[in-house]
Amino acid sequence: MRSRSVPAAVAASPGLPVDVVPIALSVDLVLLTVRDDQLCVLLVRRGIEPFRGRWALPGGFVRPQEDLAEAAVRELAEETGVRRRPAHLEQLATYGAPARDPRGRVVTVAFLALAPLSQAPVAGTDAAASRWAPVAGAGDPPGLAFDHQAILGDGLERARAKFEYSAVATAFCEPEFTVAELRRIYELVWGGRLDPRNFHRKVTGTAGFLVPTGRFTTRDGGRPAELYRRGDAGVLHPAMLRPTARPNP
Amino acid sequence: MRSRSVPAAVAASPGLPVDVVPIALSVDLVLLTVRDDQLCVLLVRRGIEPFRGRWALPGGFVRPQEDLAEAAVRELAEETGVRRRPAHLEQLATYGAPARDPRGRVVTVAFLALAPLSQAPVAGTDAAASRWAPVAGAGDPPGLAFDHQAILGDGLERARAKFEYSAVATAFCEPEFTVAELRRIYELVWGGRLDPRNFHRKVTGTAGFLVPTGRFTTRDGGRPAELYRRGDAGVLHPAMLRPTARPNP
DNA sequence: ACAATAGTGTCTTTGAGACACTATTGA
DNA sequence: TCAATAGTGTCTCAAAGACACTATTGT
Repeated sequence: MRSRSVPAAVAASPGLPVDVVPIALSVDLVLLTVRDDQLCVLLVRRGIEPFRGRWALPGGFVRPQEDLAEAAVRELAEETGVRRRPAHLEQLATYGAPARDPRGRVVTVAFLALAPLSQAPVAGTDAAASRWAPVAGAGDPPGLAFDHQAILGDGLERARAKFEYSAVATAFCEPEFTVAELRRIYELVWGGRLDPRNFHRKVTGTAGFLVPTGRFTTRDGGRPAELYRRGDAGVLHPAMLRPTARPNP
Repeated sequence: MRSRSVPAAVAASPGLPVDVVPIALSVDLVLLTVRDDQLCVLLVRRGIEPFRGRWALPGGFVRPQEDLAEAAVRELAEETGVRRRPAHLEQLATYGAPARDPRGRVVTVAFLALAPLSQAPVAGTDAAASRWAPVAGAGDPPGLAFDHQAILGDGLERARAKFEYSAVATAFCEPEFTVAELRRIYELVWGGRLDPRNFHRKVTGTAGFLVPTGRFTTRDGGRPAELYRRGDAGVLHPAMLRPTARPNP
């Protein structure tokens, strides 16, 4: 490594090599929920330049003594009033194209979060500053700020893929839910319809996915449906393969 | 956000809020290859504190105008003489625990890379500074520097998972290879044995995985085996499920 | 009675795994 | 001839998808 003309004061820490150039690090969240029978993403309106007035993913800068996931949860609370930790939170990817922020070098660690609407009311700051946007059409026509459109796309693809082999879909559900409600969530995330009968058999036959409560509800109309809770399965056996991922015709 | 007692000179860029504290950002690589019938990871010996003399993953700090993957490839060339871009390179995850580096706040973006041994000779710097270590036992007993042991574990798990539904296994192979050579790679990464006959049927029957050349080799002994090239399939249909991931007995 | 939804049974097809069998080389 | 590996065929079982059928509610 050759030496670089950077003031020594810029070094992040005395122990590090002097030619290390610190970089601003942020976190951004793709927080998804189901609302009005639509898959929605939480967006905030930018109040400052750049991209002032445009919609963006919630996020902000990491503090010196804070872990990355911790920063994500804090920013969520600060910007949108969502105080509770989302039912599911995982690191998505890190975006570091040199010109992704016109202000300078900002690298962002994106997180994917899933929560039922009841846990993410969006009531903290003023209502105009944050909203749930249906993912179909989120950010059109001007598009989201920075590279957030791409981050949202990656988050959606991650969610679709994870639905196949994990039980994260239940993160969208209230504590007790019916099979039909879970199926609707799969349909919204994957797009298209799933056969209610085969879905029921698969989901109740997969070990650790659902725990029956013995109680029933008629809130969906028709014959009473049993209520279930999330099981403890991390991965699903067998997996729930999405019909769109079929090989040939 | 409350204001913090940080000199303004520390801010990464004039356009950013003054209370943004820049962080040192590095990249680290989990570069895997197959050597002497073993799955190996590339390690470098640290020449400076902290962890001086300990083995670590190759990596280094990101430069101001450089993309993350670009930094990973550059560090690989600088530290180990591996000049060619690995056959497969993907972002793994970002590690940012506040105390992961005793020198100060250093967040690292880890990459997973796969390459055939012929493309990664490890000849750049002196031989004592970098080596191929079998992943079984890499870093024992003192363990790898920093949190690199955990990063290596995550990288291996990612590789194992990706072998199921993608064709990345061919990234370990020379341009032309036999089904038996590919099978051996699956066995090394997953551990355990795979039935040669069923493996052959699966792998040749999966669209886009392998392209037959029409030429044959006897380098593995026995009846001549056909040589194949990588196909263009991104994802595999059907997937190659690992036997260890079985549900019950 | 009827519409609506829950849940079960049954058939077909696909693919995984076990393993017998044939094919083609070198020693 | 024999050992070794390549490659095919066949059987069984598990699971997906299609869809008929029964069950239980509200209106």
